[in-house]
Amino acid sequence: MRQSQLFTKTRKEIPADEVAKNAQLLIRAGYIYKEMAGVYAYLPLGMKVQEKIKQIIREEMNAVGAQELIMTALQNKQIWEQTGRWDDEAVDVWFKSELKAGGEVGFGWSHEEPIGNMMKNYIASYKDLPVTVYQFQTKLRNELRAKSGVMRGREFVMKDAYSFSVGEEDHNIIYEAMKVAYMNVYKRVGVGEDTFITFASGGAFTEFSHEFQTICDAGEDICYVSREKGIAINEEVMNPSTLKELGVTESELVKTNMAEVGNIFNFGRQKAEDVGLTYKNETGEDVPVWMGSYGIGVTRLIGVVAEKFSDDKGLVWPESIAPFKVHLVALNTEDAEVRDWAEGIFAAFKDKGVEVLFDDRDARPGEKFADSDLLGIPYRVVASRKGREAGTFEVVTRATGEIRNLTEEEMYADFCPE
RNA sequence: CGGGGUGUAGCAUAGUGGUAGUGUACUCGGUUUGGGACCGAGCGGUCCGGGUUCGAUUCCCGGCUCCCCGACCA
Repeated sequence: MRQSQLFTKTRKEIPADEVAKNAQLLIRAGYIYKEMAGVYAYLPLGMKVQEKIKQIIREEMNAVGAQELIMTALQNKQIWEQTGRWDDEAVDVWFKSELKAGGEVGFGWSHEEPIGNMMKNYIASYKDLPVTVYQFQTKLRNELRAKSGVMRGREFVMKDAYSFSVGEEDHNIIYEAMKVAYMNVYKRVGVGEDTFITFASGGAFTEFSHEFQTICDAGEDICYVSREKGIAINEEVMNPSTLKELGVTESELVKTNMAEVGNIFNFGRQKAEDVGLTYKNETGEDVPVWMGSYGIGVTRLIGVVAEKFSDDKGLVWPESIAPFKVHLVALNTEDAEVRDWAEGIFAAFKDKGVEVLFDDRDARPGEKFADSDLLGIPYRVVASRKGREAGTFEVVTRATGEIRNLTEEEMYADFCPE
């Protein structure tokens, strides 16, 4: 893509209404636009990052046999009334609206009930199980106080998955597979080193529920981490009996701010019972389905990465989720020969399938470099008059600042491994 | 939802009961061209409603907005 055609612009000034580093950087670099408190639009660059993360999750979900679908944003009041969760006393984040035709609808803050209800149409027998489905959905939650930029919004994108099994044994198979898939996602997104499966409260049918927490100063949760054991304990369940249960001592744990980037739940048969989702077993009895639910906050993950991977000059995207792999920056564009040379490289990158943002603007070097640093694309390739004379490009690794002068062939060998 | 603060141009800010200033961005002209360059010229603004006043961007009341602390976060 040509930067001259990218409609977004960078800005030097930090937005006055953002304190969170993630929002400051993402807005300054033109990845997101704030519509109102806790509600952000994803602009072309931010959209690309979001899609990269979604694709990683999609691949990992597909790998464990989950099937993608998409539920609705508008939800049926009756379904939630059945489980006693339509009431604002029970769920305090509802957005609700009146239908002009009469009656009420809810805006989806979760899809547990609707999806369980829907599955009544498709699950009738033990032969229909197990099945796992997932979706990427915009969740709407009427938070009393949005904060931390994109990390806690009123509207956000979540991947939520739901498993349906005949019983606990089968459920555990998918539950454990999800744990692995989740850790794969965090590794691939670039936060694997700092993400831990975390024991938390809220397990209705087990002693703990499992969260995935990433070490992050801006995180809202306080947890106790053991890097050696690869686990963390949410402070809400941090007590002697938990320590004993997990076989860890307080001395091997470090108190840390963390951001919840995922959580998984075991619903047992309760949820299915509430919504009336049953299957016929081998002897013809109706049995409630054993359900699990699995969530990853996609847009929150973007915020966490922005918080963790940035410096005083701007964002520093991990290669796996960067909007582009290469930022080709043309200098001395007033010189037609240099400009044509850079154009040729741009075309070659595209031919070779390298995702490249081409700064073909007629701007001064300082401005281009500052923008490039702010955007945080992993590799900057500088095409200049000097380089053209020497027959090399300056390749700068954003994360480390390492500078290499490579010939065209060396550069292709580097960026196009096949 | 309780408490505190905030609102001036696209963005960031200053100031004042009497014609609202600066930076940046943008437009035009010129000089520049490896770290947000310089000179000149321009476009563009007081959250909404009410009150006090000859006159309100300023003071008062109400609303809304955004931010922070707390509570909440299945």
